[in-house]
Amino acid sequence: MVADDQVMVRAGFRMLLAGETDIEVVAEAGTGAEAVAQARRHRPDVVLMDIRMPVLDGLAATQQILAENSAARVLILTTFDLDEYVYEALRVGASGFVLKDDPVEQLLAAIRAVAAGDALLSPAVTQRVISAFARRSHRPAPPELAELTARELEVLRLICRGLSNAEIGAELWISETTVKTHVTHILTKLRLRDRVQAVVLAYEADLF
Amino acid sequence: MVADDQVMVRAGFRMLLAGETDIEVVAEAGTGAEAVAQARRHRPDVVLMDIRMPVLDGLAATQQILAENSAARVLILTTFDLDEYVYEALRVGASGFVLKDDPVEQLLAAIRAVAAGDALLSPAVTQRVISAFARRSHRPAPPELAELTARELEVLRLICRGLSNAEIGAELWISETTVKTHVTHILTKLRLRDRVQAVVLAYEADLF
DNA sequence: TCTCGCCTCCTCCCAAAGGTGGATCCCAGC
DNA sequence: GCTGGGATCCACCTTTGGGAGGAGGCGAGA
Repeated sequence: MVADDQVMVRAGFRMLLAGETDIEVVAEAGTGAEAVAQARRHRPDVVLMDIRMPVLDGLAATQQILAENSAARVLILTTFDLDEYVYEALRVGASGFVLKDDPVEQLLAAIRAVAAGDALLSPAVTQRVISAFARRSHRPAPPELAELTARELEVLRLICRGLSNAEIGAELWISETTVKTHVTHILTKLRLRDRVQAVVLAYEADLF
Repeated sequence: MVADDQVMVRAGFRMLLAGETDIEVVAEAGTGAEAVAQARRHRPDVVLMDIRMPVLDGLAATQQILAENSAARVLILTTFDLDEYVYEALRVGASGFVLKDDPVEQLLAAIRAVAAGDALLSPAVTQRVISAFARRSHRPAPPELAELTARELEVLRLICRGLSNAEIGAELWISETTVKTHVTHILTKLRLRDRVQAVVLAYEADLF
């Protein structure tokens, strides 16, 4: 299915895909709302979705379509490669991202890839996602963390869920005094002042 | 440059790439250590790097090569598509990831893409990265956050850096009592008990 | 056997955090 | 001119958190 607000663009895609024997355009839509309705009726395998569309934008439409038919695969089409679009699109569940000025083979490869259950991003987009991903994954865990005992890590985990010492004690079936001992040891080993800093460190190091 | 511990595989790649006029194999390596040395001597634009290699594995070699020549682009080659490999490879700075049983055009496209400064992942790999990425990015921000005033957000930011009320006061040039007032308002609006829970919420909502 | 690390619990003490109930000032909107 | 919200500050109080120091039990390893 092709969803784009410009008739010419839709016609272009239809022509383009008509040459492929394994691809059939079963529906078109000019607005996000229409896309949702058409997807409900025709249940397409793959939706080519423009982001900029009237009534309901491509992202909201994507979210809606996937909510109704989780087997559908949505390929986002856009002229721009703005970051927010990329992240937001992946967040709502799009399977891929193709720029309108990518070569045609790229588009066809993407359609076939997502139809097969894979995913495909335009190289330029991949670059962005990778660097964002690498940035997020790259959290040098402070070596002091290794010094914590199993019990201390357990206490730290509960601290990071916002529990008080008394609540942690109840959770672990030990006295609040013991919890305080563990907390003291945790703070000493990690060279921190209070539990707040412990929570910050844990999140920064991507624990839990 | 081709780095793979199996001679036959290297020969295969060399043959494969010989047919492409815009690609030239300038060096080969059979171990990670050799790859680092060869990269230092020949400074290739793109390195095809096997992960499983003796002496130094592909990931360590990648890290080393990029440390010495940040302009180089490394394409990871592997038979398996194990998750740890993917994430670790992206973390050490690889530009792409190609499975050995991907079609040849995929490999060529990947080489040209990374040489041009883009990035390319095999569709199957992209699927993994996207879902991991979407999972990480999917943090529904609680609507109560919108109720916070600018000053309160500012205080919350400092709380999330592990500062005490007195330190926050010093930072913002206001008295500690004022900070306490802001904190009380923050906790009331967000329906939380203490600053620890505020830090947890802020990190979960991906603020700051 | 003895020691050492870990877990458990205690008391005493003080600082920090948070709640309550005020107050003043300023500014924007009615 | 009045009102309301935000920012600033105060005093008073209770609860929680964290440090110091000590002590007993238990299991693994020298």
